[in-house]
Amino acid sequence: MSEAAIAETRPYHHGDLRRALVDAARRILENEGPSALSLRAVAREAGVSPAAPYHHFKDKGELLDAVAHVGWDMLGDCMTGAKARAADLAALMTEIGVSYVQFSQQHPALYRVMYDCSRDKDELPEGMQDNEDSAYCLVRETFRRVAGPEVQEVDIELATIAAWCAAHGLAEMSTFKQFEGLKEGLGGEEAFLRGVLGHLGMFQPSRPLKT
Amino acid sequence: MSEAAIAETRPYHHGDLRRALVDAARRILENEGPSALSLRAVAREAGVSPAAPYHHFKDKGELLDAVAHVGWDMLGDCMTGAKARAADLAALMTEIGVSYVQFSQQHPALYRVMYDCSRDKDELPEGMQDNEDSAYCLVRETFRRVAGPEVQEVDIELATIAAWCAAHGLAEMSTFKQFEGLKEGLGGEEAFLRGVLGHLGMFQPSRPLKT
DNA sequence: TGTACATCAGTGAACGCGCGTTCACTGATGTAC
DNA sequence: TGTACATCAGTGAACGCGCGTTCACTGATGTAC
Repeated sequence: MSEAAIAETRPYHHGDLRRALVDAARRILENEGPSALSLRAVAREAGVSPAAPYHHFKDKGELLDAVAHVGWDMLGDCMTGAKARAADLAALMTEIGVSYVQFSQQHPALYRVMYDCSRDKDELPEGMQDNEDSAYCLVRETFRRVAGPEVQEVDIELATIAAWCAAHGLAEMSTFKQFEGLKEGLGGEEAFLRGVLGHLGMFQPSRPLKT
Repeated sequence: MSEAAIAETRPYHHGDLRRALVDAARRILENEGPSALSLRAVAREAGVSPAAPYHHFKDKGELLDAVAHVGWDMLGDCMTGAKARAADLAALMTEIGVSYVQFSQQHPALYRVMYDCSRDKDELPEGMQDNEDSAYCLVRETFRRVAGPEVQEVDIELATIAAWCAAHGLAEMSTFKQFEGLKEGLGGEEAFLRGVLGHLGMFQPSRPLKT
C-alpha cells in the first residue's frame, strides 16, 4: 500500500520522514525502475508535498546517496553472510561472488543506483572505498587469507579488482532475459552463476592466486 | 566546430542529415556525456530544427539505436584488429579483451549508450546477439579454436559469457579515477588492464579452458 | 500548571527549464508529359 | 526544353509534461519562566 493512502491518519509532523523517503525511493525502484526515481515521485510515494524532502536532504543527490548507502549495507550483509555457506576458505570466494550477483538480481534497480549515483559525483561507490568495513575490503581480506605469504600485495589488489569486475559484469549481464534458455539447461539461475564464475580464475579454489 | 556554425552555407536540403545527426550525437556524447544526449540537443548540434530528425528516425529511440549501431561496429573493428597484435592463438583472447576495454576507455559515453539503449528495449545489445558477425560470436569462435575437441559446447558458451562479463566489468570499473595511483605504479593504463585480466582464468593462455 | 514564544517540519503554489513530439507550413527536387 | 505538379525534407511555433527547487506560509512541538 502506498504511503499516500494512509496520509489522512498521519499527523502533521511525520516523525521519521527521512527514513520514510528512503523507503519510498526503494519501493519506486523496485516497482518502476531507476528512471522513475525523481524527487517528486519519492515525495508522492511517501504521501508528502514535493517540498518536504528538503527538510531532510540538501538536494536530490543527497537523497540518492542515502538510498545507495542502504543498498551497500544490504549488499555487505549478503556478502558477509556468504561466510556461513562456505565449506572452507577455498570455497569462500565463490560464495561471496554468488552472493554479490544474487543481490544484484534481487534488487536490480537499487544495484544500478548504487553505482550511478557515485559516478555522478566522480567518486568510488561506497562499497568499493578503502574503509576497512567496505564490501571491497571484505573481498581483499579474503584474498589475503587465501594467498600464501609469498603473494605480493599488488597481486592481491589486482585479484580483488578482477574479482569485483567479474562479479559486476556478471551482475549486469545476468539481467538480460535472453540467457534464460541457457540457465534452464544448466539447472537454474544459481547453476548458471556458478558455471560462469567457474571459468574465472580466482573463483577456482584449486588454482593458486598468483598468475 | 559545431554544425550550427556553418548552417548559413548549408542548402535547405541537407543531403545526408541522417548521418549528420548520428555524428552530432557522438560529438555530444564525447563532450557532455550520456545525460546530455537529447533529441533536441542532437538537432541543435547538427544545426537543424528539433522537428527535422523525425524525417529520418521514428523517435528518439531509433536515433539512439543508430548511434549504438555505430558504436558496436567500431568495437567490432577494434576486436577484430586484435588478431593482428596477437603473437599466437593462445594470446589472442587477451588481446581481444584488451581491445574491448580500451575501446570503452576511449569512448566511455558511447559505450554506455550501447548497453543502455538495448536495456530499454529489453533486448540483448547488438554486439552480443547470435548474429555470426557479432563481437560476441567473434569471442566464442576464438574460444572454439582455443579449446580442444573434448571441450563441450556449453563450456565454450559459459567461457564466452565469463570473458564478456569480465571485460565489461573492467570497462566500467576502469573509469573510476581512484585507480590511477595503482595504474601508475604498474606502468600505465595498459599494464593495469593486462594485470587485471591476468587474474581471470580464460585470459591466461597457459591454463586450459575447461574448469 | 499555564502561557509566551522560538523552532521545527510540514504545505501548496509557483518558478523556469528542457524535454519529446506534433502540426501546418514552405522551399527544393525530381519526374511525366 | 519547358512546365505542371507530386513528393521530399526542411522550418518554427506550439503542445503538454514532469522535473528540481524556492518561497511565504502554517500547524505542531518543546522550552523558559
